Amino acid sequence: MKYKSIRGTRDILPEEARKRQYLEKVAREIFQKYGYEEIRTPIFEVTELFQRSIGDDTDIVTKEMYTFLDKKGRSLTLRPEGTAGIIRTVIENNLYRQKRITRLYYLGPMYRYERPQKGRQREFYQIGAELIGPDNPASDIEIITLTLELFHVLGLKNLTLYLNSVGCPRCRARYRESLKDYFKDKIKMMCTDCHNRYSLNPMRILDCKEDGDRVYIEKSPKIFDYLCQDCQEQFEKVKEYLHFLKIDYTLDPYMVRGLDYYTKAAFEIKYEGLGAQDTLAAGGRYDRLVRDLGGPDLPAVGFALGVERVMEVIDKEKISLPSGVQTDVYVATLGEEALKESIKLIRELRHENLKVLNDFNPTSLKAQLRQADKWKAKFTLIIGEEELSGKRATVRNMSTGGQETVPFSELKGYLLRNCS
RNA sequence: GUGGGUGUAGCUCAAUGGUAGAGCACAUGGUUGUGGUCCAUGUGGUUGCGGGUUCAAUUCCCGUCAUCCACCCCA
Repeated sequence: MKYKSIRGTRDILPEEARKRQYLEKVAREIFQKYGYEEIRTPIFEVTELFQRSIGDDTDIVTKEMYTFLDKKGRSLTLRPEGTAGIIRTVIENNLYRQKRITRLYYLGPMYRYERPQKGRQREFYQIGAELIGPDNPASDIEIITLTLELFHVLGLKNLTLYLNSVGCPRCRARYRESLKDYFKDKIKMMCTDCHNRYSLNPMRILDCKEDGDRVYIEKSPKIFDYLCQDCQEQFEKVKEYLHFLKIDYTLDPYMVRGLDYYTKAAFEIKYEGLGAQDTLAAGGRYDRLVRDLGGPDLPAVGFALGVERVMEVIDKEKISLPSGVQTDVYVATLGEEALKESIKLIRELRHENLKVLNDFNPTSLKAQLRQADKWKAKFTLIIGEEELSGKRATVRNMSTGGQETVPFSELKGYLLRNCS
């Protein structure tokens, strides 16, 4: 085969597209209910936007971006996530001035140059939302409950909500120092990856999965003890509200965000048994991003979910989605004249919003009925010489097998009555 | 970026150092014009691509591409 879809990209074939449409429909309904409006931003932006927001030292920026020069030599990048572009447009279009609170949602493809594996493609779809303006922990709760409701409506079970606070740059700096201090004499016993993490980003050590290293990590300082008063209070409130709403969560002091803009409360929703990439959705607060990108000093919270991963769970849990669509009428013809008559009939029936299908090179009636069956037709019209001369059609009810003869002039009414 | 597994018909998969087979799907017939079941017959593959070893490679070796799993990282 000469041409193939490129590495890490996939075609979404009709069957999957149908399932995705359903997921999107559910998401849109929930967003609508919460007052979030859709926003669509370009797939590519200037590279600097992502460097500034996600962070120059993050893996995403240093090795995972699709970056290219355009014909004028400007450095552009395919978006690796959705938040940066949205904050850019919120600032650029002064959206935050129109209402006290800006609630936006988005869905679309994201691009990261990573090694593909289960639940991880180079082109992948995210659905996400941003809540810009409030800093009250109740707004964190809105994002978390919205995410949970989405999964609940889809019928997903066995999900776990993980919660952590990543603090603000101030408490993070203090925490980082204490970690360096703690690991100073232990790092030589740990894996080589951790050696690098130690000098680059000590908080990443907490994410290490080496059993030998876990021993040290478990006794390491916890970020909870290093949060500044502001971050501390915010985190306590979030936990209090979750408790108040009887939403179960697991504290995960080792949860580390891969995007630098996150502050304070951060959360992840995981599904056990998906493999290594088991985070279905993640999000958190990013109070400094709007200002860092040149906007006003506005706090914000948001989340994003990975569409492919959610689809994976829907399949795994055998969640039945609305079944494939039926066809109202299949038109089977015998002979050139009948085919000609059928194109007129089909047109008329489609004007009545009936779903009508046919074969353009009809062969035997048997083959056509087989097609009708494949398309799950409710009725098949049979038009041959007999019918043609009498200006009527044989109408076969595909579920009962019963047949009636109906004049062409009455077909519309007959089918409309029986197809509803 | 690193390590390992896999790549054969549209799909799911067999097989063999002597140029490939099943099930499903598709087509035709059994029924002059009647589907979903059944029976019969048939179409369909340069065995991912390139190179090497060999009289002979789909099989062994190397490379490459893709995919899967894990690391890394993340949604």
